[in-house]
Parts: sequence; C-alpha cells; structure tokens
Amino acid sequence: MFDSRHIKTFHEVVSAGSYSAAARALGYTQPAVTQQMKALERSAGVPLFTRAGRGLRLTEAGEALARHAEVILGSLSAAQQQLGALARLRAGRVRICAFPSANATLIPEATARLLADHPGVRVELMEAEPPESVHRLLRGECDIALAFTYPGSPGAAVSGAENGPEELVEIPLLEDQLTVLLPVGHPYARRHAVRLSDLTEERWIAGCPRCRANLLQVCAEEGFAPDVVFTTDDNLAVQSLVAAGVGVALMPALVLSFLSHRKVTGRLVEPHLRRRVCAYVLREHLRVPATALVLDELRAVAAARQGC
Amino acid sequence: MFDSRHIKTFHEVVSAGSYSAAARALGYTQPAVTQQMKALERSAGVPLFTRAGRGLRLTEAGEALARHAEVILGSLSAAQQQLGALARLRAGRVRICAFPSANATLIPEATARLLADHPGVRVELMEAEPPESVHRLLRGECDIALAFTYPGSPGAAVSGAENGPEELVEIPLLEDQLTVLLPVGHPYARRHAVRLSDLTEERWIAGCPRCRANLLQVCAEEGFAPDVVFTTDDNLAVQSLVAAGVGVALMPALVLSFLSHRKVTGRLVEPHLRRRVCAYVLREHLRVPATALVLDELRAVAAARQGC
DNA sequence: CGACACTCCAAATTCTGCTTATGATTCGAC
DNA sequence: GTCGAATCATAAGCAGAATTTGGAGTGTCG
Repeated sequence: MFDSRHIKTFHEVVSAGSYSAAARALGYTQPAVTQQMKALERSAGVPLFTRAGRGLRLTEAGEALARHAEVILGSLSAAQQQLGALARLRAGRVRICAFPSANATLIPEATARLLADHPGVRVELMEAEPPESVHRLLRGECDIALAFTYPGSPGAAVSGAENGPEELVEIPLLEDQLTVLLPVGHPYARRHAVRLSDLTEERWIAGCPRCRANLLQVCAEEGFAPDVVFTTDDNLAVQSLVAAGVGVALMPALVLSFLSHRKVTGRLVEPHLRRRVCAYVLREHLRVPATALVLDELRAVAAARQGC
Repeated sequence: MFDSRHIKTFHEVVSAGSYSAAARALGYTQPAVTQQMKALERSAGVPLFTRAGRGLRLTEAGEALARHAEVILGSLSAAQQQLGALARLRAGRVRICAFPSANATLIPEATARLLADHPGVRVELMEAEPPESVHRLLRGECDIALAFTYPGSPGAAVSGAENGPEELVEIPLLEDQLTVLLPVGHPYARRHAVRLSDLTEERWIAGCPRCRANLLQVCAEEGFAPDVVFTTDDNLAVQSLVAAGVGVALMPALVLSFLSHRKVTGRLVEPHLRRRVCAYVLREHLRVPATALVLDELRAVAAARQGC
C-alpha cells in the first residue's frame, strides 16, 4: 500500500523537476524528499527515476505512477473538499422531526435564517408527536427532534427508558403559554385572563393524547373533572369546534400564533399553564457542524419568540 | 491530506462494522484502529461515526468519505498492480538500439527467448551504428545499446567523452571472429585460414567507417596498405561485390551467419582478428527488471553462439 | 577556474504510531 | 436480575519511522 504522502511528494517531484524544488514547494528539507522517494521505490519494487545530468528522468514505472498519481491525488482532493464543505457549513443535511405546531412556526423561521447565511445546508423535515419523535432520533432516523412536555408529565426526554447509551441532550427552547380558547360570544371572552376554576361547567374539546392528559391533570389540580365532549389532534378542527360553540379548549400560544378565526379568541388562563418546548439531539451529533448550526438557529428563533 | 492508511482502515471499519473486527482483519490491535479513526476525524474536521449501541453508524460525512474511499483505494490498488506487474516482469518495455548485424541475429534470438517466458514484456528496436547507439542511450532514447569495438580502437564505451555522470556499464557479449570473404574461385578459397599478409595485392571492399578504419589499421600492422576500391555499410552489397569479383572483404562471423551466397566463402584470417560485441546500459537501469531480463537473455544468446 | 546548485550520506533528534494494560459500557444468556 | 462476552476509550510505554542537521562529492554555469 502506497503512502499518500509519498504519492504527493512524488507528484511534486515530477512536476517540479527536482528533489530540491519539490522539497521547497512542500516545506520539506531535501533529504526528506530523497528518503521518501527511496521508500517509494522500495515499496514499488522498481526504480522510478533515472538521473540525467542536472535533471531527472522518469523510468517506465515512474511514468506509470505519475499517471496514477494524478488520479489518486484527485480523488483524495475531492474527498477532502467534500468533507471540508461539510465542516465549513457549505454543505450538509439535517433531518428534523417535530410536532405539527413547531413545523408551522419554529422550523420555517429557523430554516429561513439558516438558508440566508448557509445556502448549502439542506433541511429534511418529518412530523411526529413527541413520544415518537425522540424514538426516531434514537433510531437514527433524524438528527434533531422537537418535542414538548407538560410540567409534571414524565417528560418526553426520558420516556425512551434509559438515556444512558445514546446520551440524549435536551435543549430548552421556549416556554409555551397555554391559553383557553373561547368563542367570541362567551361571557369570559373579553376578560384579560380566565380562571380555570371558572370553567368547571364548560364542555371541553381535547387535543392530542398528551394534551388531553394534561388537561385532565390541571383540571384535577383545580378540583374538577372537565367534560370532554370531543377529542382530536387537529388544531384546526379544535378551533372550528370552539367557534361553533361546541365547547372550549386549552390551546398553546404557539398554535394560536398561526391560527385565527373571527369567532374565537384566546385568553390567558389562571393559574399560568405552559408547556416546555425542547430540542433533543444525541450528544455526539452536537459535533456535527450542520446539526449544531440548526440548533443555534432554533435557539435564536425561540428566544426571539419568547421575547414577544 | 488524508493518510492512505487511515482511508484503508476506515474502509475496513465501514465494511466490517466495528473497530475490533477491522483491527482483526488488518492485523492491528483495537486501540490502533481507535487512534487512526480519531486522527482521521481530526483531519476531516467532522465526526465520521456515531455510536449506536454495540454497532456504529456513519454520519453524513462518514457516508461521503466511504464513497470516496472506494475510489481512492481503487486507484491506489490499480497503481500498485501496474507497478507490481512491472516488477514481476508481467509487463515492461525495453528499447534497444543495436547495429544491423545484431538486429539480425542476437536481438531476434533473445526476443524469442524473452517472449517465451515473459509474454508481457515488449521490445522496441531501433538501429544505429556504434557511436550513435551509445549517444542515444545517454540521451535516454533507449535502454540498452549494442555496439562493437575493434581492439585498439578508442572503444565505443568511452567515446562519449566522460562516462562518469551516467555510469555507463559495458557488458561483453561475445568475441566476433573476423573472416575474409572471398569469391569461391579465389586461389585461397579452399584454404582453412588465410594470412592477411597474403592479401596485400587484393582489391578490398570496406564496410562501415569504423570497419574501414579497422581494416586499414590491421593491414598497416601487417605492413601494407589495402587497395580499397569500394566502401559501403551495406553487408549485402559487400557480399555481392565479392561474389562479382570486385574484391575481397573482412566480414565478421556474426554477419556471415545470416548471409549466404553461392559464389562467396568466408575463411579464417591469420592473425586472428575479432571485434568485441558489447551491450551498454546505464548503471541505474540495471535495477529495472525488464532491462535486466533482456540483458540476461542477450548474454545467454551470446554465450550459446560463442560456443558454436 | 571558481562559485553555485543539486544530490547523497550518516548521525542524531524528534515524533508519530503501535502495543500492552486497564476501565467503562453494552448486549445477550441463564 | 445477574453473569459473561464483546466492544470501545484511555493512559503509559516503547519501537520504529521520518525529519532535520551537518558534511562531502559532483556537475554546471559564469
């Protein structure tokens, strides 16, 4: 097996025309080049050079190796260039798995920022609800998972049993305030904030399973069991159901920011309820430049939104 | 610049699926592989692997490098194979520059032997008279030069002034007896040997310039100046001229062996005259397997002919 | 004929890389 | 759940390699 350094030096010797010139070009001393070429000839088993007065001449084997050297150094250079592009964020692919409301808010904004500065980085997006997204991360099907957790719930992070092997890293992005979604004609629709305990007699519309579980829990903490008459994980359906007067619903502010219906309004709820939106990534993937970059953008976007 | 050994190990790790398996396959210990891959990731600037429980998974950069590794190792292997073929005499090209009578005798015989055992070796033949053939050798236009020298003449070897720089090596092949070519009707045509001093009154046909010079010299040593009525370096013409009775000629036995004319005969000459046929090669070229092989074959052919 | 440039040679130093030994971790089996 | 096999990471030690340094010979050019 030839040493790529020897090949490189050999190629330089051939194009420079002398050992000394090659040594100067490569930052070696001349004896180093002499020894490298000697080692190369040894591993080739055939002389490569013939001395011709002041210059040197290639033997048949030398001519052959010179041709191969072009190819070898070319493919080495191509590999180096491609990996360099990945390292310097001129290329890269990041697979994100997020829940629907993040896909509609954080992800597009972060992607827009990303493409502005690093047009070579590609994003692949897939959708999954919190428990599943982390599983996909652990299965290697995505690089970043976005999930939300309700306080008191087991937490999406460690829901995958042990997190020791894969070293799952949790990156808090924002605290998403929960609002109560009311039809505009509702008696509390003009209040600034609504006490949850004032809604014990309402009919409720519940969202995704974990949202529904959270609803039941916070109501239980307030001392009542909500009358859930409808359950759907389609936020648009929830909004329409509320508008139609079927019932009220808890709705994260993140979702409200991209839904709007003339007949519904979101009000802050007392006590303050919220869900934590976090990004998850395998610790080893933090060293992947493109992944780290997307995480930075997500953090920036979340911080900006938190500020509002 | 990637180290080709690292690329090879990386490729083995990818196909074997683990560091340990790659180490076993390559004859390394496991920590050696760990260090090599660490160094490779350092020079790549990007992580290449992600640990997935017992196995490992490639990152995007790792996938890219794995694809390049195929190409790199392929071209390295191709180079090694071609140089190996040259070293093991499965391929090779030898350029020989010889004088006409060698081209008609020694060269074909040696080439026949050569091709029998080493069909991959190619011979390129060019023709030149002794002074010129060595010059071509020094100019790198051929690998082996065949030349003849007459005793007492300056010698073809050092005729190129200094032989220090290029280290010209002289390899004696055979001692070529000179004969005198007589028409069959000549009074001495039946004698076993003819004394040169008996031919003082003959008309002479001279060959190439150096042959002519040799003729003049040997005659002078016998105390007479030959009456040269014709000069040509065409041996066939010489033979015909002798057959036509124009004169007599000195003719090396090597030439006689492939010329034959009913009306002429070659007789040994007294005193014994001969020319030395030698091969010349640059000392460095002795290490080129194909060149050395051809020299061996030439030596063998010459020795066989000498024995006759 | 002298000066410069190039190469080779030999020795010493610095270095990189491999190995051995040890510890931590994970997966499979009982 | 626990034991055992296997894997990887780390540290220390050592050997071999590669480079640099210093010196000499040689050809080339002015």
